Amino acid sequence: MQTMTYRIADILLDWYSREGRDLPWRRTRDPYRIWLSEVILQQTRVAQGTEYYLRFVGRFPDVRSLASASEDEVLKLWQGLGYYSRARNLHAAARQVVDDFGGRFPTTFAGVRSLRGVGDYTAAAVCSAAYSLPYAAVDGNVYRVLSRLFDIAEPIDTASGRRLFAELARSQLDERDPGRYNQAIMDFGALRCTPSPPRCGECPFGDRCLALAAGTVVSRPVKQGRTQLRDRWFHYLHITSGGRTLLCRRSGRDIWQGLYEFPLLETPEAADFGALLRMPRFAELLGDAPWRLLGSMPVARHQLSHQTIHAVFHRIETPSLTPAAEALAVPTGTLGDYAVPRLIDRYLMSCQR
DNA sequence: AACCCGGGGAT
DNA sequence: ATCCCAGGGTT
Repeated sequence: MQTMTYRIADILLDWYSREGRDLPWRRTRDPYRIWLSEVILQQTRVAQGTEYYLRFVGRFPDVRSLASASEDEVLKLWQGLGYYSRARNLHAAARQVVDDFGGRFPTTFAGVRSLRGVGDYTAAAVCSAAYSLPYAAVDGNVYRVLSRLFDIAEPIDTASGRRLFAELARSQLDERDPGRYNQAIMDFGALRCTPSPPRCGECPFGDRCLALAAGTVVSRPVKQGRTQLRDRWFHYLHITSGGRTLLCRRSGRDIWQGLYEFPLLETPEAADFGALLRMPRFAELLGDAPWRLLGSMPVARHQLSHQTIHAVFHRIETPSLTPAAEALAVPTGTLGDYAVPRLIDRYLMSCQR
């Protein structure tokens, strides 16, 4: 008698054949669509990203159509998904494909990896799924699954930890079907080997999971982590004059780059309207015109992963615009054409009622 | 290496 | 409230 021992890959692939998900981007080998799905799903749940994927594929069926769009249109389609640099990089990468690769999506790891917004994970995911190239994709799911199966206490968010897990992931890859293997281990992490509570009772690995044997499942993976929140106080001036509204495009190295918002006065701490009156930007926008404050609406704190935004919207009507304000005025009816942060979108929704 | 970049869902 | 999500770029 001899007991069969299966490779981890075999167990994952067997589980995947029974319980894997049927997702739109798994029904194609088109590298463009696979890349698009991977960028959308960076730090984003499948449930949230799927409708954006379908929306993008519908509007931009190939890389050339995406490359020839305006950045504003891409951002508008991306509105609400967060991490907007992904959208800007997506657009830039599409232009790279047209300019540097003659419109044909790159077919090597180095080529895919050279695209804006494509790191080691995304390049591996695309190359394995589209071209069956033997690269192991290491995402949050893979860190969790491997750290548990091997009961690894090394933190995943250090350079040496990432190297360790990259090497381990490589050693487990099934080179006969790398794309399917990568999807299998990620689905397993997303559906069975979940953060908490993990479903160890119905796990195909049973006592082959070292963390289960050691009782350390819930504390894997280990992260150094250091999350420090920053508080910010935003005062938005919702200024209208006739049928026009003032709108600014965010720039610089800050949140929401490329998105639109009302003129913003930021203060280092909570401030009342009187404090705003003394700010130079206020006079620049409203000058001596007989403006009227129609009301102020504080917003429940808006929580980002690293910042807490305390926002107040000040509704102001003025009969005339200063030169500085004139440059920002857009017809009020076109507000819906601009990509705006969720915070602004919610405020606009509340105004329509 | 440390920090920055969103929004939503689950616990 | 806290954590996490098919991560990547910048400094």
